[in-house]
Amino acid sequence: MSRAPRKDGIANREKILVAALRTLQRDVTAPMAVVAQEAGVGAGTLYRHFRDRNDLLAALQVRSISMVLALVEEILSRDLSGIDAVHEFLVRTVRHGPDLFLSYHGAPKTSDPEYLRLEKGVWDGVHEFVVHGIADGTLRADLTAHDVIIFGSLIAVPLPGVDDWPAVAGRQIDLFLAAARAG
Amino acid sequence: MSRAPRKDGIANREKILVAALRTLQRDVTAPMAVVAQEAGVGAGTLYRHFRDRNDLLAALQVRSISMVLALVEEILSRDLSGIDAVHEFLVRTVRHGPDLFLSYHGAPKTSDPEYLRLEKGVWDGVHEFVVHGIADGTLRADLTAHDVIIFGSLIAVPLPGVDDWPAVAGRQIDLFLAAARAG
DNA sequence: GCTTAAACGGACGATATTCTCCGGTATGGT
DNA sequence: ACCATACCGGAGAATATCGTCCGTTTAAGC
Repeated sequence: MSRAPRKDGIANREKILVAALRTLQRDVTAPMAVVAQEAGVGAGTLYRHFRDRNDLLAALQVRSISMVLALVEEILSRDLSGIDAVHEFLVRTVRHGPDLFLSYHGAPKTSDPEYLRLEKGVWDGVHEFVVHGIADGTLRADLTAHDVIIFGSLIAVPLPGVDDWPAVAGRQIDLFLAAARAG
Repeated sequence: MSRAPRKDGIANREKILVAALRTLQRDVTAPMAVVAQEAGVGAGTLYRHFRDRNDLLAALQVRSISMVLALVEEILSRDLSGIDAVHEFLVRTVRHGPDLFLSYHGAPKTSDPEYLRLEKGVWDGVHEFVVHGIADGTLRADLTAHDVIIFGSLIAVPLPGVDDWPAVAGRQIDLFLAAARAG
């Protein structure tokens, strides 16, 4: 039998992910040694948890997309009108911005199959919002899930140098919804 | 008296900028040696034209923003309605995408004063579009230059992994304009 | 408690990147 | 044509980063 995982191992993995997020969001080229230091662990520990730099970047992306998927499913479980669902999706994506690390931060998009699977889940969920919204008459008939996902991806990551991104993104969301609304 | 600049010097500087654009757009972390090779010059030549890596990145950003400013001024010189001017600005910004290298590519935003001066010029020009458009009744009264510039910045750089960005961005522009239109 | 496997830290070898230096070459001025 | 000088290429010293190894520490199972 294999033993139960050690709690210091689990805690360190978590500390590394948190530190890597903060550090690499600010600068994708930050050396691994800096990530390790920020996490308060040795370099060896970092490399034991993540085979190499790419593995760490992939883990951050998987973690991010799974957060987005969770959010999509939570919205689906409520029974909102189409336009409210899209609004919630966009607002909450922006709100999660600080916890997300996606390819737009300059890292190459991972080809991890787990990532692709989760990404497809997000796609399907948003598709459901949109179809429902067209049926219930709250969204214009030619709106697509593609439109919403592209826009969401654009505002998910703060534009460098812009203060108060939530407010700025909120304004862009309002404009987008004005265009997406039926009629 | 100083001599006229040598033409091989001027040509090499240009070759370096073109190669750096292509190479660093694809991967901001590409080593200087790769840029030099792509440009077909030696490393020494590269460093003679650009003090160091940051200087090269700054030069690319200055070049980019000045292209955008040129475009803004060209639009101002014509006498378009407000909404047409905004449309032109957005479409042409996307069309220039492949020639642009801005901080959203992962490089830190330069603090070069020349860059900031040009950026302000872009701001002022777009402000003029918008004020004019509100006055002529083609743009909604609460639209701001800020709204347009933020949106333009978002779509200027292709989202990684998206095919046919011009088409996708074009669709986002249509949605934006639907929201920006008066009435 | 005691044993044992799992996890840790940080020094270290291998590799990659940056930037400099200098012998040689092409160009502008006369 | 010839000189003076601005420019070139690429080897290589200095530095930075990656990823591994191993003696030590910590936690799980009994």
